[in-house]
Amino acid sequence: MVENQGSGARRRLTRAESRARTRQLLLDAAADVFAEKGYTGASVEEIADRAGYSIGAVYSNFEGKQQLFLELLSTRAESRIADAAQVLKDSEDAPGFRSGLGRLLTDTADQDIEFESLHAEFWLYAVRNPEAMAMLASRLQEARTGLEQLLEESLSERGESAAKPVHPLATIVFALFHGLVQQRRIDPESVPEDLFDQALSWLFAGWRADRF
Amino acid sequence: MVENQGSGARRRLTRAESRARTRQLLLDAAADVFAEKGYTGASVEEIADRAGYSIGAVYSNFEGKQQLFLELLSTRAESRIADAAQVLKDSEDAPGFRSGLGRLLTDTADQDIEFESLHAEFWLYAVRNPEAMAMLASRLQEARTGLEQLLEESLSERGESAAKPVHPLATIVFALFHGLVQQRRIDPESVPEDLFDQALSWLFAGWRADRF
DNA sequence: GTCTATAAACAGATAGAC
DNA sequence: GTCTATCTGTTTATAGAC
Repeated sequence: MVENQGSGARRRLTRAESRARTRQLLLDAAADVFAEKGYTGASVEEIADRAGYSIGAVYSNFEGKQQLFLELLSTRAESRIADAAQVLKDSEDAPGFRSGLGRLLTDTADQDIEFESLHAEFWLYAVRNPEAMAMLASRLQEARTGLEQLLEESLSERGESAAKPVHPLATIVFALFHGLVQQRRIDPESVPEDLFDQALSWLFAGWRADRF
Repeated sequence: MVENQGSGARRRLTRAESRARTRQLLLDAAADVFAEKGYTGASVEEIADRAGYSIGAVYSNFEGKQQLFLELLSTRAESRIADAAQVLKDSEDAPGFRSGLGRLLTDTADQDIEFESLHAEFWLYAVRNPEAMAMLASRLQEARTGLEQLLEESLSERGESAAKPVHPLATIVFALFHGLVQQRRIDPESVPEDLFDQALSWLFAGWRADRF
Protein backbone atom coordinates (compact mmCIF):
# COMPACT_ATOMS: atom_id res chain seq x y z
CA MET A 1 0.00 0.00 0.00
CA VAL A 2 1.65 3.14 -1.19
CA GLU A 3 -1.14 5.57 -0.29
CA ASN A 4 -1.48 8.67 -2.38
CA GLN A 5 2.05 9.71 -1.83
CA GLY A 6 3.62 9.00 -5.18
CA SER A 7 0.67 10.40 -7.11
CA GLY A 8 0.60 13.74 -8.89
CA ALA A 9 3.40 16.11 -9.74
CA ARG A 10 3.55 17.15 -6.08
CA ARG A 11 4.53 14.92 -3.22
CA ARG A 12 7.98 15.35 -2.02
CA LEU A 13 7.99 16.12 1.65
CA THR A 14 10.19 13.89 3.68
CA ARG A 15 9.95 14.59 7.39
CA ALA A 16 13.40 16.04 7.04
CA GLU A 17 12.31 18.25 4.15
CA SER A 18 9.17 19.36 5.92
CA ARG A 19 11.24 20.26 8.94
CA ALA A 20 13.73 22.11 6.78
CA ARG A 21 10.89 24.07 5.19
CA THR A 22 9.53 25.08 8.59
CA ARG A 23 12.97 26.14 9.71
CA GLN A 24 13.39 28.23 6.58
CA LEU A 25 10.05 29.98 7.03
CA LEU A 26 10.86 30.70 10.65
CA LEU A 27 14.28 32.04 9.74
CA ASP A 28 12.80 34.34 7.08
CA ALA A 29 10.20 35.64 9.49
CA ALA A 30 12.83 36.08 12.18
CA ALA A 31 14.99 38.17 9.87
CA ASP A 32 12.03 40.47 9.22
CA VAL A 33 11.04 40.88 12.85
CA PHE A 34 14.59 41.28 14.14
CA ALA A 35 15.19 43.98 11.55
CA GLU A 36 11.95 45.78 12.44
CA LYS A 37 12.01 45.51 16.22
CA GLY A 38 15.59 44.70 17.11
CA TYR A 39 16.86 41.63 18.93
CA THR A 40 15.43 42.52 22.33
CA GLY A 41 12.25 44.06 20.97
CA ALA A 42 11.38 41.09 18.79
CA SER A 43 9.14 38.53 20.45
CA VAL A 44 9.20 34.84 19.68
CA GLU A 45 5.44 34.94 19.32
CA GLU A 46 5.55 37.56 16.57
CA ILE A 47 8.19 35.59 14.69
CA ALA A 48 6.10 32.46 14.92
CA ASP A 49 2.90 34.29 13.92
CA ARG A 50 4.47 35.86 10.89
CA ALA A 51 5.80 32.49 9.72
CA GLY A 52 2.34 30.99 10.19
CA TYR A 53 3.30 28.83 13.14
CA SER A 54 2.94 28.94 16.91
CA ILE A 55 5.48 29.50 19.64
CA GLY A 56 5.98 25.79 20.11
CA ALA A 57 7.17 25.39 16.53
CA VAL A 58 10.02 27.77 17.20
CA TYR A 59 11.20 25.84 20.25
CA SER A 60 10.94 22.49 18.50
CA ASN A 61 13.19 23.77 15.68
CA PHE A 62 15.57 26.01 17.60
CA GLU A 63 16.96 26.07 21.10
CA GLY A 64 15.48 29.49 21.64
CA LYS A 65 15.44 33.11 20.57
CA GLN A 66 19.16 33.52 20.95
CA GLN A 67 20.15 30.53 18.85
CA LEU A 68 17.67 31.59 16.18
CA PHE A 69 19.33 34.99 16.01
CA LEU A 70 22.82 33.51 15.99
CA GLU A 71 21.88 31.25 13.11
CA LEU A 72 20.85 34.30 11.11
CA LEU A 73 24.02 36.10 12.15
CA SER A 74 26.24 33.25 11.02
CA THR A 75 24.51 32.67 7.70
CA ARG A 76 23.07 35.98 6.54
CA ALA A 77 25.38 38.74 7.73
CA GLU A 78 26.70 40.57 4.69
CA SER A 79 25.35 37.95 2.36
CA ARG A 80 23.58 40.56 0.29
CA ILE A 81 26.83 42.36 -0.43
CA ALA A 82 28.58 39.16 -1.40
CA ASP A 83 25.71 38.21 -3.68
CA ALA A 84 25.42 41.64 -5.20
CA ALA A 85 29.15 41.80 -5.78
CA GLN A 86 28.95 38.51 -7.62
CA VAL A 87 26.15 39.89 -9.78
CA LEU A 88 28.24 42.91 -10.58
CA LYS A 89 31.16 40.69 -11.46
CA ASP A 90 29.08 38.69 -13.89
CA SER A 91 27.14 41.49 -15.52
CA GLU A 92 29.47 44.42 -15.69
CA ASP A 93 32.78 45.14 -17.31
CA ALA A 94 35.53 47.21 -15.75
CA PRO A 95 34.30 50.72 -16.60
CA GLY A 96 30.89 49.91 -15.19
CA PHE A 97 32.29 48.64 -11.93
CA ARG A 98 32.02 51.82 -9.98
CA SER A 99 28.60 52.84 -11.21
CA GLY A 100 27.47 49.32 -10.36
CA LEU A 101 28.52 49.87 -6.75
CA GLY A 102 26.75 53.21 -6.80
CA ARG A 103 23.53 51.52 -7.77
CA LEU A 104 24.10 48.91 -5.07
CA LEU A 105 24.28 51.71 -2.51
CA THR A 106 21.01 53.39 -3.44
CA ASP A 107 19.25 50.05 -3.75
CA THR A 108 20.41 49.01 -0.31
CA ALA A 109 19.44 52.32 1.28
CA ASP A 110 16.13 52.82 -0.52
CA GLN A 111 14.80 49.39 -1.44
CA ASP A 112 16.14 46.60 0.74
CA ILE A 113 15.70 48.67 3.86
CA GLU A 114 15.94 45.66 6.17
CA PHE A 115 19.53 44.97 5.22
CA GLU A 116 21.26 47.78 7.07
CA SER A 117 18.99 47.51 10.11
CA LEU A 118 19.81 43.84 10.43
CA HIS A 119 23.48 44.62 9.91
CA ALA A 120 23.31 47.13 12.77
CA GLU A 121 21.57 44.58 14.98
CA PHE A 122 24.27 42.02 14.24
CA TRP A 123 26.94 44.58 15.03
CA LEU A 124 25.40 45.64 18.33
CA TYR A 125 24.84 42.04 19.35
CA ALA A 126 28.45 41.15 18.61
CA VAL A 127 29.74 44.20 20.46
CA ARG A 128 27.67 43.22 23.50
CA ASN A 129 28.24 39.48 23.29
CA PRO A 130 31.93 38.81 22.66
CA GLU A 131 31.29 35.12 21.95
CA ALA A 132 29.52 36.17 18.75
CA MET A 133 32.18 38.63 17.67
CA ALA A 134 34.46 36.12 15.97
CA MET A 135 31.54 34.83 13.97
CA LEU A 136 30.63 38.26 12.63
CA ALA A 137 34.29 39.07 12.05
CA SER A 138 34.68 36.04 9.80
CA ARG A 139 31.52 36.90 7.85
CA LEU A 140 32.76 40.44 7.32
CA GLN A 141 36.11 39.12 6.22
CA GLU A 142 34.45 36.85 3.67
CA ALA A 143 32.61 39.77 2.18
CA ARG A 144 35.75 41.89 2.09
CA THR A 145 37.68 39.10 0.44
CA GLY A 146 35.03 38.85 -2.25
CA LEU A 147 35.31 42.57 -2.83
CA GLU A 148 39.10 42.31 -2.94
CA GLN A 149 38.94 39.77 -5.74
CA LEU A 150 36.56 42.00 -7.64
CA LEU A 151 38.92 44.92 -7.28
CA GLU A 152 41.93 42.90 -8.34
CA GLU A 153 40.17 41.62 -11.44
CA SER A 154 38.90 45.06 -12.27
CA LEU A 155 42.37 46.53 -11.93
CA SER A 156 44.19 43.75 -13.73
CA GLU A 157 41.98 44.34 -16.75
CA ARG A 158 43.42 47.81 -16.82
CA GLY A 159 46.93 46.48 -16.51
CA GLU A 160 47.65 47.99 -13.13
CA SER A 161 47.78 45.06 -10.79
CA ALA A 162 50.42 43.46 -8.60
CA ALA A 163 52.15 46.71 -7.69
CA LYS A 164 50.22 47.33 -4.48
CA PRO A 165 47.97 45.25 -2.29
CA VAL A 166 44.28 46.06 -2.70
CA HIS A 167 43.50 44.77 0.77
CA PRO A 168 43.28 48.16 2.49
CA LEU A 169 41.28 49.50 -0.44
CA ALA A 170 38.64 46.81 0.03
CA THR A 171 38.31 47.60 3.72
CA ILE A 172 37.91 51.28 2.96
CA VAL A 173 35.29 50.72 0.26
CA PHE A 174 33.38 48.47 2.60
CA ALA A 175 33.37 50.93 5.50
CA LEU A 176 32.40 53.76 3.20
CA PHE A 177 29.53 51.73 1.82
CA HIS A 178 27.95 51.07 5.21
CA GLY A 179 28.59 54.60 6.40
CA LEU A 180 26.90 56.14 3.40
CA VAL A 181 23.95 53.74 3.45
CA GLN A 182 23.33 54.62 7.08
CA GLN A 183 23.54 58.32 6.40
CA ARG A 184 21.24 58.06 3.39
CA ARG A 185 18.59 56.38 5.51
CA ILE A 186 18.53 59.35 7.87
CA ASP A 187 19.05 62.22 5.44
CA PRO A 188 18.71 61.15 1.78
CA GLU A 189 19.50 64.58 0.40
CA SER A 190 22.91 64.58 2.04
CA VAL A 191 23.88 61.43 0.14
CA PRO A 192 22.98 61.89 -3.54
CA GLU A 193 22.92 58.90 -5.82
CA ASP A 194 26.34 59.48 -7.34
CA LEU A 195 28.23 60.34 -4.15
CA PHE A 196 29.54 56.82 -3.67
CA ASP A 197 30.82 56.67 -7.24
CA GLN A 198 32.33 60.10 -6.79
CA ALA A 199 34.11 59.03 -3.62
CA LEU A 200 35.40 55.83 -5.20
CA SER A 201 36.65 57.80 -8.19
CA TRP A 202 38.69 60.10 -5.97
CA LEU A 203 39.85 57.26 -3.78
CA PHE A 204 41.06 55.12 -6.67
CA ALA A 205 42.77 58.05 -8.34
CA GLY A 206 44.67 58.88 -5.17
CA TRP A 207 45.52 55.24 -4.64
CA ARG A 208 46.97 54.90 -8.14
CA ALA A 209 48.99 58.09 -7.82
CA ASP A 210 50.42 56.76 -4.56
CA ARG A 211 52.18 53.92 -6.36
CA PHE A 212 55.18 56.07 -7.16
CA MET B 1 17.47 84.94 59.75
CA VAL B 2 19.51 83.65 56.94
CA GLU B 3 19.99 80.11 58.28
CA ASN B 4 23.26 78.43 57.44
CA GLN B 5 22.82 78.87 53.76
CA GLY B 6 25.32 81.57 52.97
CA SER B 7 28.00 80.01 55.20
CA GLY B 8 31.04 78.13 53.97
CA ALA B 9 32.38 77.74 50.48
CA ARG B 10 29.60 75.24 49.75
CA ARG B 11 25.91 75.96 49.71
CA ARG B 12 24.54 76.58 46.34
CA LEU B 13 21.66 74.30 45.68
CA THR B 14 18.51 75.99 44.58
CA ARG B 15 15.65 73.57 44.07
CA ALA B 16 16.12 74.27 40.40
CA GLU B 17 19.82 73.49 40.62
CA SER B 18 19.27 70.37 42.65
CA ARG B 19 16.74 69.21 40.13
CA ALA B 20 19.11 70.00 37.29
CA ARG B 21 21.83 67.97 39.01
CA THR B 22 19.54 64.98 39.38
CA ARG B 23 18.54 65.25 35.74
CA GLN B 24 22.17 65.37 34.72
CA LEU B 25 23.11 62.30 36.75
CA LEU B 26 20.14 60.43 35.35
CA LEU B 27 21.06 61.43 31.81
CA ASP B 28 24.65 60.30 32.28
CA ALA B 29 23.54 56.96 33.70
CA ALA B 30 21.00 56.59 30.91
CA ALA B 31 23.66 57.11 28.27
CA ASP B 32 25.73 54.31 29.83
CA VAL B 33 22.89 51.84 30.14
CA PHE B 34 21.41 52.57 26.71
CA ALA B 35 24.83 52.04 25.18
CA GLU B 36 25.37 48.77 27.04
CA LYS B 37 21.93 47.20 26.74
CA GLY B 38 20.24 49.05 23.92
CA TYR B 39 17.05 51.09 24.05
CA THR B 40 14.68 48.15 24.53
CA GLY B 41 17.04 46.16 26.72
CA ALA B 42 17.73 49.02 29.11
CA SER B 43 15.42 49.11 32.11
CA VAL B 44 14.40 52.28 33.90
CA GLU B 45 15.33 50.62 37.17
CA GLU B 46 18.94 50.02 36.12
CA ILE B 47 19.27 53.60 34.94
CA ALA B 48 17.94 54.87 38.25
CA ASP B 49 20.14 52.49 40.25
CA ARG B 50 23.28 53.50 38.44
CA ALA B 51 22.55 57.17 39.02
CA GLY B 52 21.96 56.46 42.69
CA TYR B 53 18.23 57.12 42.60
CA SER B 54 15.07 55.10 42.46
CA ILE B 55 12.56 54.54 39.69
CA GLY B 56 10.35 57.31 40.99
CA ALA B 57 13.10 59.88 40.51
CA VAL B 58 13.17 59.10 36.82
CA TYR B 59 9.45 59.60 36.38
CA SER B 60 9.46 62.83 38.35
CA ASN B 61 12.18 64.27 36.10
CA PHE B 62 11.18 62.80 32.75
CA GLU B 63 7.96 61.74 31.14
CA GLY B 64 9.28 58.23 30.77
CA LYS B 65 11.89 56.03 29.18
CA GLN B 66 11.19 57.25 25.68
CA GLN B 67 11.51 60.95 26.46
CA LEU B 68 14.70 60.28 28.40
CA PHE B 69 16.16 58.58 25.35
CA LEU B 70 15.00 61.33 23.00
CA GLU B 71 16.61 63.95 25.21
CA LEU B 72 19.91 62.14 24.84
CA LEU B 73 19.37 61.78 21.12
CA SER B 74 18.71 65.46 20.64
CA THR B 75 21.61 66.67 22.76
CA ARG B 76 24.37 64.07 22.58
CA ALA B 77 24.25 62.50 19.14
CA GLU B 78 27.56 63.14 17.44
CA SER B 79 28.60 65.64 20.08
CA ARG B 80 31.88 63.82 20.61
CA ILE B 81 32.83 64.29 16.99
CA ALA B 82 31.99 67.97 17.07
CA ASP B 83 33.97 68.43 20.26
CA ALA B 84 36.90 66.43 19.03
CA ALA B 85 36.93 68.30 15.75
CA GLN B 86 37.10 71.55 17.67
CA VAL B 87 40.04 70.23 19.68
CA LEU B 88 41.81 69.28 16.49
CA LYS B 89 41.14 72.70 15.07
CA ASP B 90 42.67 74.41 18.07
CA SER B 91 45.66 72.19 18.59
CA GLU B 92 46.81 71.11 15.17
CA ASP B 93 48.09 72.86 12.12
CA ALA B 94 47.30 71.83 8.58
CA PRO B 95 49.86 69.03 8.13
CA GLY B 96 48.73 67.40 11.35
CA PHE B 97 45.10 67.48 10.40
CA ARG B 98 44.87 64.02 8.94
CA SER B 99 46.90 62.27 11.61
CA GLY B 100 44.69 64.01 14.15
CA LEU B 101 41.64 62.38 12.60
CA GLY B 102 43.46 59.07 12.60
CA ARG B 103 43.98 59.32 16.32
CA LEU B 104 40.35 60.28 16.75
CA LEU B 105 39.36 57.06 15.01
CA THR B 106 41.43 54.73 17.17
CA ASP B 107 40.42 56.57 20.33
CA THR B 108 36.77 56.28 19.44
CA ALA B 109 37.03 52.60 18.58
CA ASP B 110 39.32 51.53 21.43
CA GLN B 111 38.75 53.95 24.30
CA ASP B 112 35.36 55.64 24.21
CA ILE B 113 33.64 52.40 23.30
CA GLU B 114 30.21 53.67 24.27
CA PHE B 115 30.18 56.29 21.56
CA GLU B 116 29.61 54.11 18.53
CA SER B 117 27.15 51.83 20.33
CA LEU B 118 25.06 54.80 21.32
CA HIS B 119 25.32 56.16 17.80
CA ALA B 120 24.01 52.83 16.46
CA GLU B 121 21.15 52.90 18.96
CA PHE B 122 20.22 56.42 17.88
CA TRP B 123 20.33 55.36 14.26
CA LEU B 124 18.14 52.29 14.78
CA TYR B 125 15.68 54.26 16.86
CA ALA B 126 15.37 56.93 14.19
CA VAL B 127 14.97 54.36 11.44
CA ARG B 128 12.17 52.71 13.40
CA ASN B 129 10.54 55.90 14.70
CA PRO B 130 10.25 58.40 11.85
CA GLU B 131 9.26 61.20 14.23
CA ALA B 132 12.80 61.11 15.60
CA MET B 133 14.49 61.01 12.21
CA ALA B 134 14.51 64.75 11.58
CA MET B 135 16.09 65.32 14.96
CA LEU B 136 18.97 62.95 14.26
CA ALA B 137 19.34 64.31 10.74
CA SER B 138 19.85 67.81 12.05
CA ARG B 139 22.41 66.63 14.60
CA LEU B 140 24.32 64.79 11.91
CA GLN B 141 24.21 67.85 9.72
CA GLU B 142 25.64 69.99 12.49
CA ALA B 143 28.57 67.65 12.88
CA ARG B 144 29.15 67.54 9.14
CA THR B 145 29.04 71.32 8.93
CA GLY B 146 31.68 71.53 11.62
CA LEU B 147 33.86 69.15 9.69
CA GLU B 148 33.28 71.15 6.52
CA GLN B 149 34.60 74.29 8.12
CA LEU B 150 37.63 72.42 9.35
CA LEU B 151 38.31 71.13 5.87
CA GLU B 152 37.89 74.54 4.31
CA GLU B 153 40.26 76.15 6.74
CA SER B 154 42.77 73.37 6.33
CA LEU B 155 42.62 73.70 2.55
CA SER B 156 42.68 77.48 2.46
CA GLU B 157 45.91 77.43 4.43
CA ARG B 158 47.38 75.52 1.55
CA GLY B 159 45.99 77.98 -0.93
CA GLU B 160 43.61 75.60 -2.63
CA SER B 161 40.21 76.75 -1.58
CA ALA B 162 37.16 78.14 -3.34
CA ALA B 163 37.57 76.08 -6.48
CA LYS B 164 35.33 73.20 -5.45
CA PRO B 165 32.76 72.70 -2.73
CA VAL B 166 34.03 70.58 0.16
CA HIS B 167 30.52 69.57 1.11
CA PRO B 168 30.61 66.10 -0.48
CA LEU B 169 34.08 65.55 0.96
CA ALA B 170 32.81 66.15 4.48
CA THR B 171 29.99 63.66 4.02
CA ILE B 172 32.40 61.05 2.71
CA VAL B 173 34.89 61.55 5.55
CA PHE B 174 32.08 61.26 8.03
CA ALA B 175 30.68 58.05 6.59
CA LEU B 176 34.13 56.56 6.35
CA PHE B 177 34.83 57.42 9.95
CA HIS B 178 31.79 55.60 11.30
CA GLY B 179 32.26 52.66 8.95
CA LEU B 180 35.86 52.15 10.02
CA VAL B 181 35.13 52.57 13.72
CA GLN B 182 32.45 49.91 13.48
CA GLN B 183 34.72 47.55 11.63
CA ARG B 184 37.57 48.09 14.08
CA ARG B 185 35.32 47.15 16.97
CA ILE B 186 34.63 43.78 15.37
CA ASP B 187 38.01 43.02 13.82
CA PRO B 188 40.77 45.39 14.99
CA GLU B 189 43.44 43.81 12.82
CA SER B 190 41.52 44.60 9.67
CA VAL B 191 41.58 48.32 10.51
CA PRO B 192 45.15 49.28 11.46
CA GLU B 193 45.76 52.58 13.15
CA ASP B 194 46.88 54.42 10.05
CA LEU B 195 44.21 53.16 7.66
CA PHE B 196 41.97 56.18 8.12
CA ASP B 197 44.84 58.56 7.43
CA GLN B 198 45.82 56.46 4.44
CA ALA B 199 42.27 56.58 3.06
CA LEU B 200 42.01 60.33 3.59
CA SER B 201 45.34 60.84 1.89
CA TRP B 202 44.17 58.99 -1.22
CA LEU B 203 40.76 60.63 -1.11
CA PHE B 204 42.14 64.17 -0.86
CA ALA B 205 44.73 63.52 -3.55
CA GLY B 206 42.05 62.28 -5.94
CA TRP B 207 39.78 65.15 -5.04
CA ARG B 208 42.49 67.72 -5.78
CA ALA B 209 43.37 66.10 -9.08
CA ASP B 210 39.70 66.23 -10.05
CA ARG B 211 39.70 70.01 -10.10
CA PHE B 212 40.89 70.10 -13.67
C1' DG C 1 11.32 65.86 44.90
C1' DT C 2 12.20 61.27 45.97
C1' DC C 3 10.97 56.71 47.70
C1' DT C 4 8.31 52.27 48.31
C1' DA C 5 4.77 49.31 46.87
C1' DT C 6 2.04 47.75 43.44
C1' DA C 7 -0.73 47.37 39.32
C1' DA C 8 -1.16 45.60 34.68
C1' DA C 9 0.92 43.86 30.68
C1' DC C 10 4.17 41.04 28.47
C1' DA C 11 8.31 38.24 27.83
C1' DG C 12 10.89 33.57 27.14
C1' DA C 13 10.56 29.07 27.96
C1' DT C 14 8.31 24.47 29.25
C1' DA C 15 4.71 20.56 29.69
C1' DG C 16 1.52 17.85 27.93
C1' DA C 17 -2.35 17.03 24.49
C1' DC C 18 -2.87 15.50 19.82
C1' DG D 1 6.36 18.02 14.81
C1' DT D 2 3.15 21.34 16.14
C1' DC D 3 -0.21 23.55 19.23
C1' DT D 4 -2.42 25.21 23.57
C1' DA D 5 -1.99 26.39 28.23
C1' DT D 6 0.77 27.86 31.79
C1' DC D 7 4.68 28.96 34.82
C1' DT D 8 7.94 32.42 36.21
C1' DG D 9 10.22 36.51 35.91
C1' DT D 10 10.51 41.23 34.32
C1' DT D 11 8.83 45.47 32.40
C1' DT D 12 6.82 50.33 32.37
C1' DA D 13 4.26 53.26 34.76
C1' DT D 14 1.46 54.95 38.69
C1' DA D 15 -0.30 55.93 43.64
C1' DG D 16 0.51 57.32 47.85
C1' DA D 17 3.76 57.81 51.94
C1' DC D 18 7.18 61.00 53.63
